[in-house]
This record gives sequence, structure tokens and C-alpha cells, in this order.
Amino acid sequence: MSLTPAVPDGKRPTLADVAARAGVSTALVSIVMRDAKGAGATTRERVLQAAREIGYRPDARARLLRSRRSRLLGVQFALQHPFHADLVEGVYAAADAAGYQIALSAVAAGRSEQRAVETLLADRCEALILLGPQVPAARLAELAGQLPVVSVARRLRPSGSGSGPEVVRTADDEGARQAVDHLVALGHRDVVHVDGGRAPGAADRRRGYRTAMNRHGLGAHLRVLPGGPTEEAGAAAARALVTAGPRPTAVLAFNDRCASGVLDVFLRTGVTVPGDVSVVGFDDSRLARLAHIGLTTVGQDVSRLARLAVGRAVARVESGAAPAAVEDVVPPRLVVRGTTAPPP
Amino acid sequence: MSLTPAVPDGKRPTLADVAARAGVSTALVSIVMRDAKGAGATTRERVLQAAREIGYRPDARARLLRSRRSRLLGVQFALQHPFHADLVEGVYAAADAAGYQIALSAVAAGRSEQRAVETLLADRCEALILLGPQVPAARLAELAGQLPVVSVARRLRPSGSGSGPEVVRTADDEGARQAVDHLVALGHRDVVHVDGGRAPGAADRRRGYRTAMNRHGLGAHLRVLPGGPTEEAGAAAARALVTAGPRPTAVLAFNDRCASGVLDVFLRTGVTVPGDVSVVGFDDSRLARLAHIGLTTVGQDVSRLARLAVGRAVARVESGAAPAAVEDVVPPRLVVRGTTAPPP
DNA sequence: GAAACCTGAGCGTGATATGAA
DNA sequence: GTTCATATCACGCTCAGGTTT
Repeated sequence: MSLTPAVPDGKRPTLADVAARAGVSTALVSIVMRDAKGAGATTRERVLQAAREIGYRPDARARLLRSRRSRLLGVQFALQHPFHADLVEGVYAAADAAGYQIALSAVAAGRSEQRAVETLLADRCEALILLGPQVPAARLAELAGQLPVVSVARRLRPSGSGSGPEVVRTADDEGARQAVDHLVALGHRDVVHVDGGRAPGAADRRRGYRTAMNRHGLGAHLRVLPGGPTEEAGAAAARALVTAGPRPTAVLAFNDRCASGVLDVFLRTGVTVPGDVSVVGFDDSRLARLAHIGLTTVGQDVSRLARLAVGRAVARVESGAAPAAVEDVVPPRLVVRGTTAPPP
Repeated sequence: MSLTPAVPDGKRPTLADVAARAGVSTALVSIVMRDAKGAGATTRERVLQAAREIGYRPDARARLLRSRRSRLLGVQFALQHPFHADLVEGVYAAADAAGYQIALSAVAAGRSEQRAVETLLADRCEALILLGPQVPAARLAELAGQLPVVSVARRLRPSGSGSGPEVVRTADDEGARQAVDHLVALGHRDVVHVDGGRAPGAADRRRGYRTAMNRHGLGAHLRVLPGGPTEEAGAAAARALVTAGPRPTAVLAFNDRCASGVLDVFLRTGVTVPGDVSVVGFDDSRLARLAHIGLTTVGQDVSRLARLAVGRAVARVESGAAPAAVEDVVPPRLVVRGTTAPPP
């Protein structure tokens, strides 16, 4: 008995090969492979047996070409964002439950979002789920004219036409507020925000920080440092914090990666956390949960975000109609760990 | 002027639509879209113009179905491994240079390798590049009977038949040796290895550690703790180290994630690094470079691994023949950062 | 003969129409 | 009428082979 599938020539077995071996028509084999009705139990088993013997596998491309529906959702994500990895995991599960397939397309150094989206379109995806897209809103609107588009974590101004991209996001301002409230409750007043620059969600978190500080009567202590969504950005901001100006007693970083960079510089320069300075992140990615110092962070409900994103995409694909609301906003939840404490 | 593509009914434009608009045959449009020769300059421009106007996009699946070559490489990776993210980035670039496309399939909680590979096969990939595959070697051999398979980072016993999987990997034993040499040169004698269990490369790193320790006459200090490729595994091993038995002066962790878990527990329990204990990781993933404490680690040459993997896959696909050697071994390079110092 | 173009066939499926038990 | 099975076509594209300048 050989494990190598018995194929006539070098080619891969097709419906016709299975049909020939089982002594039935290709149409019947198709029925059996799709688990559709219209085939007898004994024949069904015989066909499955034949398929197994020659190692037949349905050709996804031919399948998609023929059937009008592809049941395929395109997902764009950033390879280097642990938070996106968490989201993709959730999207896989949600799509699975809804009976859809996922086509992944990564954004990385040397691979732009433009490029990533183009491959998804060429793959005949029925809808696009974009994780933290950075392209101009106009480009997203244009895309949304071609097929349903769901933007996750990137907020967009509601489009007038009603056929624009839909949005699934965390209430970023509320998250920043929770972080500030927590720090103020611990006794902090000098709370600095290292922001995310132009990253998705950055504007809302900045606003949430400002609003919360003002509400606590700490408007005079407002201080936003330019940052970004990466460790490098956080590290740069922390260096500025350490070398110049008065040191705050707490830092609210744009996200966990940024917070990680801040912590890095602090530890290297002898600033203890949370002894000298408290640090709060955002996302509650695995990074925050596991890296050396359990990070106090604003948690996003990843699996809910993923479910909502898939749900919206599927609903749009199957109904064709624009939804009543164009936005789902998921509440964040502060996760207190070891990087926050009362000020010295 | 509308951004929405003008499609007759709800369907997406095809070659035929472009052909009708440009007043040529579909075959000619095909030629133009593929940038093949056989079309005049003016006609070419007219066709492109028509395509642009109706928002035509080639259908990748129909294309692949028809042409015998798909020029598509399937890549299986683990969503939660930063090291894999680095590799995928390299694979994208290398495939690009070779004129191949990439189909990503992730392994995650709830999505097995079996499942990941099945979707790649259904997508008619010409070859499979598996990052750190964990399935039994027999299964890989079976797969390799169907199409070219390259295993990255997972070593395999050379197959007798010559049509087995090919391997691209780092010299893991050599890497472990470099780490031990470094620690011993610093004066360490009690060097413990937190291993990777059954993870790819774990056996070689264990062996490299043992060999190196013996060569330094430290056979009596040999100590291997059961670990794994995750932060949790490293943390568990470190807890065992802290609570029971004599504390070593240095720890060689299976990889950076494992090392991260070790560091976490050490810092939480008041063990300073590198003051009390030195820690060395493996991979030199972004994790090691950026997280709070610059980790001394054994670096893998990611872009070279990626290039070799793609090169092997492409060569196999295009020649059809089995290669002379079935393995590429890339030398590692120790990267000394801040987590190693002389013993107390 | 070469360049520019077209015709026709078929890749591996899924859906419909139709027939036989 | 219901169940099982088949023949036939179309999906969107590429390619081999033809025809015309």
C-alpha cells in the first residue's frame, strides 16, 4: 500500500478521476463532495472511498469560479502587530462559525496596504475586513463602492451616501478615560500621554485623555508627547521624558507596544516602574499579559470585535443592503496589573 | 464622474466586458492584461483605458484554473510567533523577487496545522513552505509525495526515497554552543537549559547545550528543565527554578518567548538579571530586540532562511527533480545585549 | 516573415434540466 | 410523486492555432 496518490500522469486528481474509478458521473461526485442531497447512501460511500483512494481534493479555485458565491472574506492585517494576531485568531473562529472562508493578506515592510488589498480583490473576496487600515478615508470609501468593507479599530466619519465602509471599534476615548481615572484614583496628577500619532484610534485616545484630565481639574498638567504604535516610538518619547523636562509620575501610552518601549527606556535609565513612574498600555495584547512586567492596560474585547466584524461583513454580503448603523462600538475594560501604583 | 465602476448588472466586470468596450477580442485583452507580447501599442492603450473605466480586475482564480502554472506558494505559519512574522515578511519579499505569489494560512488556537495545510492544498499551491511544522514526520513525508514541501526550522531525518520534504534551518546545536561558550567565557559554570520540549529545533538545541557543557568539562552541571516555545512554559520553568533546588547562575532558554517568561518570573520574585542570573534567548525576534530588557540571544538569519526556503520551493517546482542536498543549514550568530554578565 | 489580431477549446467545478427507477 | 443519477452548459480565463495585414 502506497501513501502516494495514484494519479495517471503527474496531474492532480479531479472529479472526473473519482467518477471514473467509482463508475458514476462527475455530477454525482460533485454532489457527494459537497454533501448535497441527491445521492444514495451506498453510492455515496463508494464515491468517498474512491476519492480517498486516489487522494482527491476539491479545487477551491474551480469551485469559486463556478459558484456565484465565494463565501470568502478578505482580511488585511499587519504582520508585526501582536494585537492583529489576536484579532485574526478571532476572525478565523467567527468566520468558521458563519460558514465562511478567510483569505489573509499581510501588511509588512515592503508590502503596502494597497498591495495587500489588491491581492484580496483578485481573489474574489466577497467582503473586506481591514484591521487598522491606514490608507486615506477617500480610498476606503472608493473601495466600499466595490464591495462591503469593514474597518476594524479605525474610526471613520460616517459617509453621507450610506454605502461607505462600516466600522467596528473599541471606545478608545472611554478607554483612555478609564486609564486616567485609575491613575488619578491612585493619587497621580502629572499624567503624560504618549500618543499614537496618526495611527488608528490615536485621535480618540488623545481626546479621551484630555477630557478626563480636564474633568479631574488637571488641565494644567495636560501633556501629550508625540509617539506612535511601535516600541521605537515609545522608547523615543521616554528618552525625551527622561532627559528633558520634569518627569511625570505616570505615563499613558498609546498601546502596549508603545508602553513596552517606554518601559524599556525607563528600566535602562534607572527609573523604576511602578516605584518612580506608573505606566499604562492599551490593547491587552499577549505582549501585555506575558512580557516581563505585567502591564496595566486598557483591554479590548478582541473576540467580540472579531465577531462583530465578521457579522457585519456577512450581513452586508447576504442582504446587500446598507445597515441601519454604520458603527459598532465595543466598551473597553481596564486591566490592572503591576505597572501602576501610587506616586512616590 | 463616478468612482463606482460601471457594471451592467451587479456583477463584476470580466475580460468580455473590457473586450466589448474596447472593440477587441477577449484573447487580446488577456494578452494586454498579462503584459504579454502580441498587441499593438495603440490597441494596448485603448484596452487599458477601457479596463480602467469599468474597474476591471483580473480574476486570480480563473487565471489559475486555466493556466497550468499557478506560481502560488502556500505558507503555513503560527499567528502567535513573532519569529514567524519575521519569516513571513522575508518570504513575501523573496517570493516577490522570484515572481511568485503567497497564500497565507495561519495556525492558531482552534485552527490546526492539518486544517491550515488543507486550505493551502485546496488553493492549488504549487509548493508548501511550512514554518516550524509540528505534525508527525510521516505526515510531512506523505504531503511531500503530493507536492514539494519545505520545512523551515524543523529538522527531519533525510528520507530514503529522495522525494521527501526539504529542510531549511538554522544550525541550532551550533547556536546553543555559542550561547554556552559566551556564558562560560563570562565565568559561568551553573548553566541551566530550559528546553523547547517537542518544538522544532528543541532537540538540536538540547544536544548543542549538552555537547558544549561537556566540552567545557561542566558535565556535572548539566541540567535540562522541561520547557516549551511559549512565555508560559518559560515562566513555569523559572518558577520551578526559583522555588526548588539550587539556583543556577545562567539560563539558556529555548527561544525568546521562553526567555521572556523566565525573565518575567525572575523579575517578579526579586531575582535580578543579569546581576543574579544571566539569561540567553534564541531567535533574535523583534521581541528580543525591543522588549524592556535587550535580550542576549542567538540570532537566526531570517531573511536568508526565507530566501533559501523560497528558492528551494521554486527550484523544485520548476525543475521537478529532487535536489542534491535536502537540507540548507544557516549559521546562527550570538547577539550580546543586556541580560548576560559575569556571575555574582 | 513577422506583427497584430481572432477563433475555439478547455481548465475543474456547480447548477439546471431531464430521465430512469 | 420521490429518489437517484446523468448530460450539458457556464463560470472567467489562457493558450494553441489560425487569419489577416
